[in-house]
Amino acid sequence: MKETAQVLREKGLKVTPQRIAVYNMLLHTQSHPNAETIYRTLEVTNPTMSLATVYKTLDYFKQLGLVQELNVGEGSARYDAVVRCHPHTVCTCCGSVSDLENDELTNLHQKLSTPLDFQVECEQLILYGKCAKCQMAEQEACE
Amino acid sequence: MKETAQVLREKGLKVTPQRIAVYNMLLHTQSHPNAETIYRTLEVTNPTMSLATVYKTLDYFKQLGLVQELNVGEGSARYDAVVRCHPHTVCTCCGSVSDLENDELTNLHQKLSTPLDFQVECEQLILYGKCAKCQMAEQEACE
DNA sequence: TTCAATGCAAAAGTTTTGCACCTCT
DNA sequence: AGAGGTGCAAAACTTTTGCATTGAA
Repeated sequence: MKETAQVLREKGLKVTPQRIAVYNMLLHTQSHPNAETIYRTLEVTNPTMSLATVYKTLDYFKQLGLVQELNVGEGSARYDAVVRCHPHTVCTCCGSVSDLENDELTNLHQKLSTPLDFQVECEQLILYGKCAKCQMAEQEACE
Repeated sequence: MKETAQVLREKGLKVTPQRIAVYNMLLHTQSHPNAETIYRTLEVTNPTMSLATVYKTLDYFKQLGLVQELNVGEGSARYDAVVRCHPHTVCTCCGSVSDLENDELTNLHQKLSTPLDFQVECEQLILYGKCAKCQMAEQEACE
């Protein structure tokens, strides 16, 4: 908790219980939740928290590089506290979104034999398909 | 025009002026428009066209593999008549979205030295940065 | 003729905004 | 004390849906 407050302070943000709660949640989850999910989760421990504050907080965090917004084609954006550029997988079967640790699929634009005329700031790779768990299940439920 | 009707028919779709208009527009643009833009563009030549029909049409097309949905983190989805998996660039300066023809950045998951435990159906690479035009301009307008 | 597509309007869902009040510093 | 954050409600946007009417086969 103390550390989170420190991080926020260093970014020039006023430290509030709401901001600490949102950042801590994102640090400790692998689920890449959207704003609604963050709100519902924190509601339990922070009953006065409002959805608008979650949105405003995520917006600040995004601007300051504390979180990364991820858009996999659902109605809403997901958030990731891992801000370093890294690929994601999206299971078209169960809907899970995961970080993918794979050097061959990271920093692709820096490995090109011929440079692009496009100056890359950030690259985002999303692999859509079937996660290991759903491959095992191999059920039609997925289609 | 005749060819477009043919394509729709082959997909089992009833051929209507609205569907022909939407598909033709997507075939002839490089701008990766969203539903609203498609609607506004076609409104001129198809005054009775409704936005709901554009959405419904895009949905059919997506399902049948006639178009690809592209989500670059704006409020709305963009559409591309090039359905083959290929990388895109998004200029953080002027907002333009372009197809990127680069073999090194295409079919990445098929070139891995070690296979993933994730079964890839489709990969989507988006490069965010500055397009050639905006690099030339090199104006603060972009930030 | 028949079934599906269209257009309209209303609804649903996500995100933003304005403002009075509250809270960190 | 003062700047800035929070919560609420309303608004703004994007997308979906229901239904009567229209149009393609």
